[in-house]
Amino acid sequence: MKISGTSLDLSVTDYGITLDPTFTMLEFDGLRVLPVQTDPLIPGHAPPSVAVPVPQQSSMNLCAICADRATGKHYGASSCDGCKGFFRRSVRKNHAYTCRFSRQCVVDKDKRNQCRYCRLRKCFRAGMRKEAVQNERDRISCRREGQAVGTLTIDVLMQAEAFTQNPSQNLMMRDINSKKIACVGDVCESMKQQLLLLVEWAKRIPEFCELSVDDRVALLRAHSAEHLILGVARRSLPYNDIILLGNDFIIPFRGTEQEMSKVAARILEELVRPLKELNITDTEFVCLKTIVFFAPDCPGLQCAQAVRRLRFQAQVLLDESTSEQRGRFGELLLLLTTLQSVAWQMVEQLQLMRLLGKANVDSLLMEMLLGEEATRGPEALPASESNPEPLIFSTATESVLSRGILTEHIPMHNFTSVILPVPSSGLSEDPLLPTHTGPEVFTHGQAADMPTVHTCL
Amino acid sequence: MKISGTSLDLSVTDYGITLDPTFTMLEFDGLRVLPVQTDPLIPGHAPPSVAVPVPQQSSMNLCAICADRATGKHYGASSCDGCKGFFRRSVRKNHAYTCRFSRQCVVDKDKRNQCRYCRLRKCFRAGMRKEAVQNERDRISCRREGQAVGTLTIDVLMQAEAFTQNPSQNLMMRDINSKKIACVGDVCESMKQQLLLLVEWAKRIPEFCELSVDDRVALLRAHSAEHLILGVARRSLPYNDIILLGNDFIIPFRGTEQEMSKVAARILEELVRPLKELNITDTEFVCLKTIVFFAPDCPGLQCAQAVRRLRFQAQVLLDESTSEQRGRFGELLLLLTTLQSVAWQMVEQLQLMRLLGKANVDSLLMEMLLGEEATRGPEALPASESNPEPLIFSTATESVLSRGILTEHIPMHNFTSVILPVPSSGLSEDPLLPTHTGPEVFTHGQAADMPTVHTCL
DNA sequence: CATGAAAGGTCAAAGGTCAT
DNA sequence: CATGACCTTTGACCTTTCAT
Repeated sequence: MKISGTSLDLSVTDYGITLDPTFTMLEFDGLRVLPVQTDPLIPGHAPPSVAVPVPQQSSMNLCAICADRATGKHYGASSCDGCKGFFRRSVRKNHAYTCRFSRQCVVDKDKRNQCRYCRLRKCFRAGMRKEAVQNERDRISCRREGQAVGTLTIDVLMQAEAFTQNPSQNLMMRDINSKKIACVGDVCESMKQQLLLLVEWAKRIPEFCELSVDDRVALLRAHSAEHLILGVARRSLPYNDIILLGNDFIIPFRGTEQEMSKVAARILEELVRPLKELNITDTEFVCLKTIVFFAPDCPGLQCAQAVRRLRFQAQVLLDESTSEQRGRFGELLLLLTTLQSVAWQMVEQLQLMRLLGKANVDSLLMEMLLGEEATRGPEALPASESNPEPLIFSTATESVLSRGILTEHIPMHNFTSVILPVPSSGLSEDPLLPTHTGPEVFTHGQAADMPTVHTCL
Repeated sequence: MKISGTSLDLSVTDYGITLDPTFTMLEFDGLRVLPVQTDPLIPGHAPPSVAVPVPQQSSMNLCAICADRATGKHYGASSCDGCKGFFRRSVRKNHAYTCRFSRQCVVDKDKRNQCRYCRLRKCFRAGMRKEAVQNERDRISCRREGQAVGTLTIDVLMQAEAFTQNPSQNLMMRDINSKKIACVGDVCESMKQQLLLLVEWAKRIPEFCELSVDDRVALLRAHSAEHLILGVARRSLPYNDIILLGNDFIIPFRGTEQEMSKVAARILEELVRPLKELNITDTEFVCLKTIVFFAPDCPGLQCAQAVRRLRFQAQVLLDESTSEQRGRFGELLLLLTTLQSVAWQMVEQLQLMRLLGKANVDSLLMEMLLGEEATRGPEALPASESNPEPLIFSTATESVLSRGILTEHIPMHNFTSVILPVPSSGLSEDPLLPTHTGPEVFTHGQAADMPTVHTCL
């Protein structure tokens, strides 16, 4: 049902439209097709999963640059004809625009022509690649598939977050004065709760569940300390000079045990304060958390490439969520180095307190925070030699974490409990496990009263 | 998808439509021209209607407003450039004209400028629609120079980098096979050289020189290990499974001392490899280096806010340098967490080797990499307690670094020497120094044969 | 051989420029 | 400042290529 009518251009044909004779484009002016960027990682990775049906009408039909109606994929991004033409012209003529403002112009259907710099930039950010613009007349056979960024979505992340959050704290922030100051035991208890929640959070992410058991365990172990710090920092955002734990205890800026106060001060100063200044949104937070979570460098990862892709997706999601404010994305990402540093210090502090007998560190904390040599006495000091990198563990030997990683989702009954219920008995055997020939094999039988990563999964 | 068969309106409307003559200017605003009630847009191709009577040349070639020669259809009416521009300006600026006569002025080529009220009214009557006037667009002329976020520029950073690079390595990468495998001493020697170059690099950045001495020392100390790793990773980019030191020794992937091989493997796997895949540019590299350098969280910083701003600028510069590839900026920034982690491990390794007597760590390395307690015997093991964060030092007590930070630039004579010359004697006293009341005060007199941060500055 | 997604091209009608 | 001759950019519409 097209307008088959060939262009018998009757209408106003000849009203002397003096067609501009100098209309020639300065073809090839400075055209330089980039030196074949060996398309780095981040390839398409067609969704191999089972159910990824709905391609989202909204996102597929809308131009990723200006939100006008899209006419298909062009140069790697779903876009309208206008942005398609604009991108081609810009690349062909090797245009270098400049923004008259502060390079954070809004680019939508109405305003897309107001700043070419910001429009072109958004084209690139939306996934357009200049390599996809072909040379003038000829056509290159390359039918490269544009990268479908991935399957990770903000929605899924936000839901996972909602499922694993303590609603009572969210709804009413009761008077701070009524809360008790945490002792070391309270802190450890809170950490344990939060780690269990982290496991539950991860299980809500389909892409995580598709990984192998070993990889899931490795990811959960790798950066758990950072998740604890990140979570506590976010929870403390509404308050001043106070850290609010997940179990409703608080750590004041000053006035706790000496050991805690150092870390607490850094959390407040180096994390809570910048996050307050940035006024981080929920969306941004879950993206950050996901970026931390899918750490491709953590040792023992079989499928590091898949994890890298997932982090890439999360990173791009964050970028897209923050595009309004110049420099915001970078500031948020740079907080991750601070987060890593603080988490490190916390782990060292915890390690020390355990060795000094000041803290009772149970097996889950041992496994996820201090390394896997849990259930041992504090005989071996993990000095520089034995554990040069506290946050990243050498291999994914099975242990507490290994058990239960295959467990089904446990519905959180009305969110009333902060602690996750211990996985229902049943399937305790995991035939897949002993892939690794870890030097030490432990057997943890006390899953009921001593949750571990494996039992939680 | 396609335009549904629109009601074929025979484009060539009759503008003669005499509209209510009592229109006031303000009424024009809401004016809905009757004649053309068809889809106004749809330019170009004519609907496949039957046979539209060929429009009168006269009406098509003549401006419907002033009867000047028309240049096409504009805003819905065949018109000349003058009336086109007049209409656009009037609508854009929302001009409200008034007729000084009786709103019956003749509007023709000669008199069209005599009454704006009547001219605009005639525009509307001829079928021009104010809706067809679009928003203001971007400027075409590109004479405007984009404003910078701050004072930091890529150029300055690139120059600083060029000044402090070993040109011999850059020009010809001689056969790798001829290079010797580094022993621990070679590594330490290379590190020392590179740290001196780092100081020199920093001094080439005006914004750095404007900081206080204490802050300069703090910055130089804070992340020097990361700079060493970053530098060595970049230098090793052209090779495979080999780390190339600044003094031309190499560290193979396997086959060195056990202590080095761990860190070396991580450098190759977690840094060199991703950097190769990303194919990092020189511009991007200096931005990354600058981001690492201006670390606002490093302790003892007086002017943390200024440093934060500088890092922000560097971060935005990197963003703009990478905007052509989606996700690239984020991937580069995320490498910094890896960098931090590897650097940490290296420091711990170095610390350990020093304690075991395997490495001879001189005072500059002590100060910049291991903390400031240099020139001491290895009596105090910097365990978790004493130095929970190896890369960041607690306070900026004066020491080796403190001396010489005020020294003038030392021209690098033809780049022949890798090592920086020791600052020319002269101004060795620094009256500003003892601001801090550090618990320990050392005096380093051996500036000549034992460079320190202060002596280098 | 037909089909459709995604390249390419066209050009009326927007926009902007800058002596006057 | 406004005008208008002259030039650029935009984007709706259309053709061509190529994998399926």
